[in-house]
Amino acid sequence: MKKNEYHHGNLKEEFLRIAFEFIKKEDIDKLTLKILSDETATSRSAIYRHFSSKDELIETMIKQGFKQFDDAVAPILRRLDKPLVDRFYLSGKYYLAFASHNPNLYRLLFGKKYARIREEIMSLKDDDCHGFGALKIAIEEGQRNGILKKDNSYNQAIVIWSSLHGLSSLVIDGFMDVEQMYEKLYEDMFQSLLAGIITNKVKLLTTLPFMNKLSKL
Amino acid sequence: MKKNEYHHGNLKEEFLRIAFEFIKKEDIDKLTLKILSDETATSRSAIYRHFSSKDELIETMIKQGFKQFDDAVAPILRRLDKPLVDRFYLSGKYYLAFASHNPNLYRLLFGKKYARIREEIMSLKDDDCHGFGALKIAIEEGQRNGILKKDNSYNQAIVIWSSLHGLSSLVIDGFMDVEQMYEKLYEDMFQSLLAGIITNKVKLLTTLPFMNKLSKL
DNA sequence: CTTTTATGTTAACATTGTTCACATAAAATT
DNA sequence: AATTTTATGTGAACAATGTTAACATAAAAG
Repeated sequence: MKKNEYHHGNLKEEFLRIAFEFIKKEDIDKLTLKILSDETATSRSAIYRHFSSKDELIETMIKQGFKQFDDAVAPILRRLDKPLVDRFYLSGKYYLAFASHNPNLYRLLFGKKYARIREEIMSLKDDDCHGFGALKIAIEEGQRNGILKKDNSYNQAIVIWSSLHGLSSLVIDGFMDVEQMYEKLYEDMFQSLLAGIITNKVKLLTTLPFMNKLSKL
Repeated sequence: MKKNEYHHGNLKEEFLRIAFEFIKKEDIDKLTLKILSDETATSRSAIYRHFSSKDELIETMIKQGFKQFDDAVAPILRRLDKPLVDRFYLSGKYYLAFASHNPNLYRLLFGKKYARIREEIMSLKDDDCHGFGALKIAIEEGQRNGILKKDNSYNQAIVIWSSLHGLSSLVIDGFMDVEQMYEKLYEDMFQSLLAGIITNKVKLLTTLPFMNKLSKL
């Protein structure tokens, strides 16, 4: 942080910090290298000492972004002290919250453009240490406990994930009025989804107040 | 089509045709005006006589694209001669087929980038003449007939749409192995979704062979 | 104290979307 | 038929952007 030094000291982290700050407000498409050089008061080519290209900067953001994402949605799924259905419910709620609070980051993580990086990241992790893996494992727990119907857990996870990803995308990509509360939509969705995979046993195992509709089954 | 003419005749349609051809293979991001001028053998600025900007070309594509999309998914929902559940099922199937066969177009239509254009288009149509409107109307039909639980039809439509949009997006944005058959995933999803909104009456009203699981309800 | 390595600068380039002055064909008007 | 107007296409130039290469300087290693 010393002034007037030719070498900045931690330019790389600065670039990343500024870039993450930027996508809080605007889409990653709008981020230019000029913005980064201006905000760090460096030359336009300084960034190339730290990232081989703009894409590599973005790849780094994606890697860090997935960590943030996983930390937001996965831990609750592993909380064996809580009722399974509650954990599903909360995890989905956190998922939606992450997407709607970080729309540009969410789009970066789950969009098509950087699918290659994503696959690279995914292949490094083993199955159970990221969001989808945690979901699948929780589903298998439910099947063992007799709470969920015994079926292909991978497929069930995809079905749930599709709904979350779909609703999140519709919310952040401009298909809902901003005013519209998607909380209610989420609860409806959750009940619909659950209705498709639960057994009757579940009624005894949740503390969620709005789950009353399930008793209609 | 006459050769050596200074005035091309139907350049505008040519530009659009080439652009649609292009996004069969590559993302709209990769389409440059140079490609369009090269393929039409015109100058780089010729396109500005027909579109005020690249964005306006893309806006036109979106308008035409939505027509294609609606024609693919909505008509089946209005086929009053078929069982309602079958229509839901087929409409969703067509939805997925459209997305997976036209991934770049689908992303263009439902992505964030051109949300403004989309809203413009949507506001011009009345509610019942596009995909979502048709879905909502079909849901209301089901509620009147006692096939579907009486609930907020808008919310139910969003829940269904979220699932379709989510699964479609996961498929086309690189979250599934290409080999993986999403047909089975779709059937699982459909059954889960339906389980959340149908009444018991529905069992009598479908001809779909795989709907056997519903009888477990 | 010298050499090497890491980091930053300046200048230049190609690509892209865009604009403007100009050219020419087609259509409208006289 | 001749002239004017409008529609459409061209060529040159611009600014913004990502990128590279040659050069500069500070820090680290020897």
